[in-house]
Amino acid sequence: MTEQNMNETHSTLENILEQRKEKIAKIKEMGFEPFPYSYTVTHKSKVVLDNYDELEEKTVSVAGRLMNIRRMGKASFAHLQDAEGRIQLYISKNDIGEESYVMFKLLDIGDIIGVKGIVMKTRTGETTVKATSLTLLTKNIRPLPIVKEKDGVVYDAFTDKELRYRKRYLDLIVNPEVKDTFVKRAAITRATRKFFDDRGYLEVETPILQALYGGANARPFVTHHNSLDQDLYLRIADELYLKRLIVGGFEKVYEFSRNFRNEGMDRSHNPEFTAIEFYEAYVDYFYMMDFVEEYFKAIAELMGSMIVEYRGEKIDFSKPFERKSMADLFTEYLKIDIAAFTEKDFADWYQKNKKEFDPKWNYGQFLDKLFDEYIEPKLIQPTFVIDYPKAISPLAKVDRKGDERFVERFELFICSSEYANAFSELNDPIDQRERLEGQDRLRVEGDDEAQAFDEDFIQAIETGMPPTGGVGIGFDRVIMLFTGQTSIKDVLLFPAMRSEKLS
RNA sequence: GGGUGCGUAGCUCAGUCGGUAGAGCAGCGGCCUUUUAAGCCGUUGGUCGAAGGUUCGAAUCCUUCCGCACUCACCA
Repeated sequence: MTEQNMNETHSTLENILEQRKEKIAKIKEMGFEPFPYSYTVTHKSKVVLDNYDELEEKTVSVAGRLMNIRRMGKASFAHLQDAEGRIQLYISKNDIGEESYVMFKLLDIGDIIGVKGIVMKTRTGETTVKATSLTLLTKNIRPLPIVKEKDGVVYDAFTDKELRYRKRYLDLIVNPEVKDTFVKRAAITRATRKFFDDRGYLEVETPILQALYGGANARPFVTHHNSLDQDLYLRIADELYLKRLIVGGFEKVYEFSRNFRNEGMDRSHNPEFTAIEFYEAYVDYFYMMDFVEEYFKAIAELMGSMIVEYRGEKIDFSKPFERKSMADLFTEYLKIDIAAFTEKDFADWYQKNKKEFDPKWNYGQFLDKLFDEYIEPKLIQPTFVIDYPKAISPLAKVDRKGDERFVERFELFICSSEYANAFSELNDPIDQRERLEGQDRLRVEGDDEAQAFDEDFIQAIETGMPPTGGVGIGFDRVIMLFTGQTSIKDVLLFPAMRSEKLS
């Protein structure tokens, strides 16, 4: 070996990349194609493993990524990983021929190959494909993290969360259980779609780029349309568009809405996330409570158990969900009669309990703060909290029972987190205009999360929206709950991360 | 934004009191036709996250910065 070549045996990443490029050249010289166009796969690994009795001595073609190679001179064992699992390969010089075996010796963990061979069992009883021919399908040049396993114990697991999220493809290759979460996510998405379709709902798509953002209180991402020479916002919610469709005469609509909110990130917030919003004409929030309850029960059933273990709690979906008004909860946990309390009473309560507060808070904000701190942590089993303060619900109808300070709104709490938010939708155009003008005043005064005034939306409501029930469900959180994940990053294939500087 | 912790070879990790960097796997060169964390022999590989500082001497101590995780706050 020349001195030049000696240097190239250094196992820096750069040299490994070079070595593997040289292998590609050698493979080509030998007359093999390192990047062919297709390969005929007859069996997935799982099918071979599950049907050994029928397939024994039969010829199959499998394809996948080499995850492990054990070379023993003139014969070798390897494990091939495809979408559904792994299967062992036995590759011997006698069976595949001198030329192919020399080529095989140039292969690395991470290469993608196709193997045609005979199904057999080894001396130790492992189902194995004994290769009669081997085809390189894609040569790898960048080394994979090496993860080993014995008796279910994983050695050198690829665990660096930053790398796993940034290079999700590596995570998926070497941590197969990660795939399960996303397979389940797809199953829940499919079931959700079926749930709505079966009930006569129409799936719609509304603008993500919006001239005005609304339907929630949040800061938006801003972008610019060049030929219109106009700033546009990425939607924070699709609510105002779905309501326009109800005005237009669709009576049941839903959308999987990717929303964008320019706010903090933590284990339950990602700047882009998925909500399911749905609106149905002629129903109120009581109807929607039943609907949402049925939905969660359907997903629990789909996932195979009405008892879901999450964050150390056993969540029971088999029983009817609790339904408690804000007022009842305040009486129960804080001995506060919110119907009688005024802003001054709340301020006195805070002083008496030596807790910090902002004297500018209004009635709704006092309720909201106290609720978050003292009541939300107690809501473990599925609980509908009903009847919210009007001040924080500008799109909901006033409570029909008569207290002007409250609206017909519910939120569903499970394990201290919010999963759904719903209203008897406000359809009185005069009230709606006043409330959105109020929001706009807050925004002008500096509340950058207050809702912008959308004149066209008001005109739609003026045209006449039937009585309507509407719901938003945090879909990523639903996925988290039913897959046992406690970070939103683990239910998003590519969670938001600060850009890294790549050389 | 605050607090805590982490950042060392491609991966997983050691690194004592401040004394000049280690292991396993992977890689590279050999042996090996039923192995399976294959084995055996040999071997390479480092801007110790970055920049300053203290010191005769820094992976180690100090400062600042960058990134990530956890957490609190904010935020539906």
